[in-house]
Amino acid sequence: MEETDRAIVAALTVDGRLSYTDLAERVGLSVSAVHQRVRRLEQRGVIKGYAAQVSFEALDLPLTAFVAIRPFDPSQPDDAPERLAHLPEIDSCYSVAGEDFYLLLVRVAGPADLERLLQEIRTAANVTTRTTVVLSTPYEKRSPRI
Amino acid sequence: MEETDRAIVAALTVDGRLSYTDLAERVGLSVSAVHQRVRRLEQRGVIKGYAAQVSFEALDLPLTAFVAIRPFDPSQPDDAPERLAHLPEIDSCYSVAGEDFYLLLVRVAGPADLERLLQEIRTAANVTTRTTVVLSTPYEKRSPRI
DNA sequence: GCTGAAAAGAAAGGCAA
DNA sequence: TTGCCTTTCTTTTCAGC
Repeated sequence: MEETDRAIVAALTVDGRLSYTDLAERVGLSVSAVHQRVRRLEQRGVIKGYAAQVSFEALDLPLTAFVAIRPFDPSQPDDAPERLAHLPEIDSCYSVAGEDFYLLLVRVAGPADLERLLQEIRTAANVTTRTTVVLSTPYEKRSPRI
Repeated sequence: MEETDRAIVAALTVDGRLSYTDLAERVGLSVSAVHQRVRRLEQRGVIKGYAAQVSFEALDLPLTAFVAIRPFDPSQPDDAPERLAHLPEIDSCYSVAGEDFYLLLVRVAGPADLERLLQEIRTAANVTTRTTVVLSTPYEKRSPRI
């Protein structure tokens, strides 16, 4: 990717609501040129979308945890991600190398909700779980070097 | 949090660039009322900001990994997050319960970069690392139930 | 809290150079 | 790619309920 596009993407990962006028100033192009570039970045899928960043504490989801799962019966078809997709507490699902099959990032209101969620995960996907509770988050979702 | 605010936040986590006009329609309020509520949600820190969602593949960072770290010498002061904050490959840093001290989420271009990053992490924070490579990401950063 | 209106600003598109 | 122009939409503020 080219220099100017990188600058545009970098600016938008920090502030996704920057106006094209401000963007144009920062990257030293005209508004129409910047507008055109952003549209192309969106079409190419470099920019997948825009989202508000929320405080999970404010949303009453102060407990974050990682849940490593592996199938109870490894000979069964492995469709855990689909079987778990309906659970809104699951923020992310990663298929991983190593001893576990998947690593889930979950957000809940507290220990009781975590317990209930783990039971739902186990029965919905027929897996065993190993859970790591997050105590604090020094930083999260930082803008990548672009 | 109240019903209407939840609807507003939910809509903005899906599309952070929704206009106040569209938002107002969805939640059944006037544009100014919605505007006022969004401003308050931002001030209260419920909405922390807005960010473009980028494709890490398109940014030439196709390799994601989790790096669990623990201090080489547990009697030393534990300031790993600050010591590692300058590394742009680190997307997130979680302080965790369990055998490890921190769990890092990192994004790199490939195995060679991962190797170099791990060496930097070890020397910068005086820690040992245990790395889990992500093979695929069925889903990530889903909107929470609000 | 809310509404509605007015003014300012931005988006989106076309077009000539 | 720039610069300009036009139309439409959005943001922002403000008086008043």
